[in-house]
Amino acid sequence: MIHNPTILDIAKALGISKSTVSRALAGAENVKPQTRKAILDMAEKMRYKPNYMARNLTKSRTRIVGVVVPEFINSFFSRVIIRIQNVFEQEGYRVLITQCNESWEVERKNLRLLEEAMVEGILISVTEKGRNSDYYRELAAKGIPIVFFNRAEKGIEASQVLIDDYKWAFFATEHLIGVRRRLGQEKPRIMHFRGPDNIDLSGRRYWGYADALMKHHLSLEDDLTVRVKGTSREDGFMLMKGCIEKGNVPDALFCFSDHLAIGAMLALRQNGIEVPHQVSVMGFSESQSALVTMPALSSVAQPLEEMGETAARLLLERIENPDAGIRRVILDASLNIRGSSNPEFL
Amino acid sequence: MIHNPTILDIAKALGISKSTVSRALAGAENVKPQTRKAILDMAEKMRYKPNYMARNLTKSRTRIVGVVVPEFINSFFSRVIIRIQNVFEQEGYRVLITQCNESWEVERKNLRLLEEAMVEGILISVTEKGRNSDYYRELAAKGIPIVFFNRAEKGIEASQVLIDDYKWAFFATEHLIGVRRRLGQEKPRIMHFRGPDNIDLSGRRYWGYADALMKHHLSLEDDLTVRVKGTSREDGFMLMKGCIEKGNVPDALFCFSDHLAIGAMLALRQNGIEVPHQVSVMGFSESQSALVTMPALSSVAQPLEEMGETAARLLLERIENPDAGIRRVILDASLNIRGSSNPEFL
DNA sequence: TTGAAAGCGCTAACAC
DNA sequence: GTGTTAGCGCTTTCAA
Repeated sequence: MIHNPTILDIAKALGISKSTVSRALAGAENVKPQTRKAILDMAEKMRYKPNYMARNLTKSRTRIVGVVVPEFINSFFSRVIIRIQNVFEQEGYRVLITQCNESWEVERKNLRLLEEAMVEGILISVTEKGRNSDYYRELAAKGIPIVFFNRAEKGIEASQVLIDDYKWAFFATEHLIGVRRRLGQEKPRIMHFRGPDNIDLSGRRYWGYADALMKHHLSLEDDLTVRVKGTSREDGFMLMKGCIEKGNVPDALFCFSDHLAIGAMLALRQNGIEVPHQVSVMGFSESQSALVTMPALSSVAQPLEEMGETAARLLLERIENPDAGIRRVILDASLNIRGSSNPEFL
Repeated sequence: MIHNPTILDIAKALGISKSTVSRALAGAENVKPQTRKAILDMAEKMRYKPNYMARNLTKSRTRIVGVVVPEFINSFFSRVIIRIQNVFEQEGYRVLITQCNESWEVERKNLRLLEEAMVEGILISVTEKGRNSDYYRELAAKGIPIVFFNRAEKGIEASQVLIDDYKWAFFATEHLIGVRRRLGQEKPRIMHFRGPDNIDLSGRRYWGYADALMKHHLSLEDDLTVRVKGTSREDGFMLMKGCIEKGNVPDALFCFSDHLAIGAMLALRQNGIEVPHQVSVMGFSESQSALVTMPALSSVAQPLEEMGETAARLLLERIENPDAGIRRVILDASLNIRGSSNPEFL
């Protein structure tokens, strides 16, 4: 590797001291305009690039923040991250992105990586609830500000940016009930594919579903709640296939995720069951594929950009002002009704 | 921020010199086992974490590599990146990920960012051909090894990991011709949605298409090649809609990307034209959505994991041995034939 | 307005 | 085996 020019090189070339060069480059006031100009010109000419390691070492700052997400195959986290990057780059920070492949062990490794890289703050969507609580707490105690987004861990001194999963699951379920009733089914059987137990959201979405049934005087039968292991299309397909084989076909299905819903739709179609005429289907989280399916998938859309923006700003605030308190922001989501739930939208 | 323990803290606590601590921590041989043990224990006890900035400053290495991709909303690059990360983390490197939102200006900014972060190597899939050639060349000249993957820039001293786009476009087109002939159409009209001119691959895929037509004695009519601006689903939809309105409906369609193909399929369906019976459709690049469409989309599948692995290894090799030459690796792809092109696969 | 000098945390000769 | 010392590139007192 060729030697990069340093402030000393500039200083020598100009016959001045490196302190002055440092000051000029840092934009300090107390440098004679001529000297400053000479320095800036020379820096340009030599293609000087500051050495961040050295700069950060003296300042004992890194201007790096870390992001930890469960995965980024799906566009969900990618889109949030894009916004996070935008905000931080604008503010002169670098963003270290890590993903865990849905494994909490890898999440732990990633956190360690970020800690060693001396990030000044961490944005995280937790992979599996409860697993790394101790680590989050340790980092927080060490003074590294943390912001949870999308999936938070309870009892940690950290900010949170979430949507109200309970509420939107409730609305989604109500929508399904409404559609089926308009089709003349007074007591529709609304099924729910409940998310994995190790994800916090699963419970909240389930309770939204359950309470909506209650409100509308529908009984919460056991065989209407199906617990999933994974959240992939294949999982959804297999589960629905199983239900069909058992003769357990509902009038509507509300899924923990879009992928589950898409898989379920495929299974229904493969068995000659028509969506939405026979079964209305809803997902959650608005994947890229929601518009591609036939019929298009109804889903709960989360404000991804806003989530990224908010999380980034919250972290920034805490980094620049350590006295800033933690905050909890609940963002609004929306119901995107399409053909998979409502025949009128076909 | 609380003061992190340094090797000096450990040394003082043990009443020895920091050099010895440094040696023990680095795993050097010439440290008395007892001393070593004491040091390691104390480090553990004090929760010592090495300061990478300082370490790298002295070694004038960073052990960071940078990745630059056009986008990561689609799973394509995300999957490649996952593998890249795996390889580098295993080797003790950190990976700085950046994405350009398909803008070459942002790509330039990202390259600058990586350069300033003093990455030891760069993995890049170029956003727009020709735009940042000068910068790639400058980085290469500076001694920063570069590996292009998926989309390369010509004339740069850098390794490349690609698939043979020409060949696979050729095969895809041949497949379409074969299917239509088996359906009794001796002279099928095979249409191509040609990718944007600012992407290198567009031309190569087009030539594969064109040569396949030639080989099978089909004429290359003007209205069979449609140039696209974007590569999104909407673009595909609008283009096909336009064709249909002009009465220009082909017997088969080969698209530059899966998204274009999916959009085109939607337009066909909306106009009551059946896929694949009336029109066979093929995409390229195997998006996540290919299996969700109805019928499932035939496509050229690229070996994403292998691409990531190979690119990472190539870069690693050049980082650890600056004398290692540049290499050009062509990976194999495959044709995934599904219902959108061949009625037998419905 | 500028320079000299110390120091950020660590590594690596070079001594002993 | 271990300690001493210099230095990586930069910022920041403190003097001048």
